[in-house]
Amino acid sequence: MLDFAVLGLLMERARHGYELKRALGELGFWKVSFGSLYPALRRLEKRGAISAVSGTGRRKAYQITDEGLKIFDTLLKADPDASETERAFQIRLAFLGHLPRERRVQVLEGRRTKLSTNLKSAREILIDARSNTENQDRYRLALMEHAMATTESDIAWLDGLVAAERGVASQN
Amino acid sequence: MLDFAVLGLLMERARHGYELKRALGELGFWKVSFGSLYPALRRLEKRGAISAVSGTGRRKAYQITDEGLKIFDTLLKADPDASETERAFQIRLAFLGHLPRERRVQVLEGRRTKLSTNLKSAREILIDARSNTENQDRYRLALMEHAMATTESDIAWLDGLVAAERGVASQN
DNA sequence: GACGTATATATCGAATCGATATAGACTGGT
DNA sequence: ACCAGTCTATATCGATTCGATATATACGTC
Repeated sequence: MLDFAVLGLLMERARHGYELKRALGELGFWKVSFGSLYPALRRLEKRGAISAVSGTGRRKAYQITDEGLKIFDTLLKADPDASETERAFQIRLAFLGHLPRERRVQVLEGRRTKLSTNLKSAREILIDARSNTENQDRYRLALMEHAMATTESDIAWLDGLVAAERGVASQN
Repeated sequence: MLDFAVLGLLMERARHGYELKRALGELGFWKVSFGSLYPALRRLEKRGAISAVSGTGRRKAYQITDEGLKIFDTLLKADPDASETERAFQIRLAFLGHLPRERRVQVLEGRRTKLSTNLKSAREILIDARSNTENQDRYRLALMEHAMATTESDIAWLDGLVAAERGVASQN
């Protein structure tokens, strides 16, 4: 998924490693390490998805190639499987604008469904935990409750995004 | 940190691997993989922190040893360094009840401070992104905004936990 | 022009993931 | 009684990612 993210960022313009790391961090959910990023760049270069265009000083800027564009497109269009991670979803979301509206809504609703399912089982687990004398630890319960509240808020946020897509019929 | 979590769960009672995986997942934040868990169990066994007590059928239940108790205690009391992960904090929180109230409040407030700092820089980045013609992508901005909102809600939650600690003077 | 700080690339070992293999235990249907 | 299917459970593999550290360049400032 890091490869997907890197390609997505390079779609806009050429960037060097450090800049990619910063950009990913600024999206707010992934402080990727150098130990992940630089190997990823070499991986992508070896696959012919990106190519180095030397920058000032020590910098090595990379630009996406035609092959890279093809790979990005494939990853973008692949429909997210059920086991997709929180992080994978967020990366997908960061580049969702590249998909047509109809597909965007599909992705958002797929995620919504998954979170709803998670929430339902979390509720059951919580009820169980509360009625279980052994699991009465205050902080454990607080963690579970907070995780649920966060999921609920995520769902509401997704609903907002879907509503925005449906409301703005003139776009795309 | 997985070692810490495993030891913490084994503090209550002996458990086998599958059960530990389930219990960690039910806390709501970590669906640990078998590829992490089983090696971790062997790691801990080799260190003498846990010992196998055979269960029914294929099960291998583990119990915490005296050495394990010592290790858990050390990890529990170590003050969380600034670079501590979201996940590491949550594990710490799950076992926070083992610390005296004064220390619990310290841990919560330390986390609060860190989140506040994150939030401040996120705000700056967002302002920057909005005034940057290049970064106008709707979904990117939505991601950043949602991440901020989630952090704000996390802070409020921490405040609630601290208030609960301070309010209940009779406990511990 | 020396000094400290921010920028930038690189690499190592260890932890973790995701997928897969294997097999025992329980359940329901015939 | 037996077989099929599903759930439980342990184990292992290769690839990814992390966290720490090393090193070098650019830049401001005194």
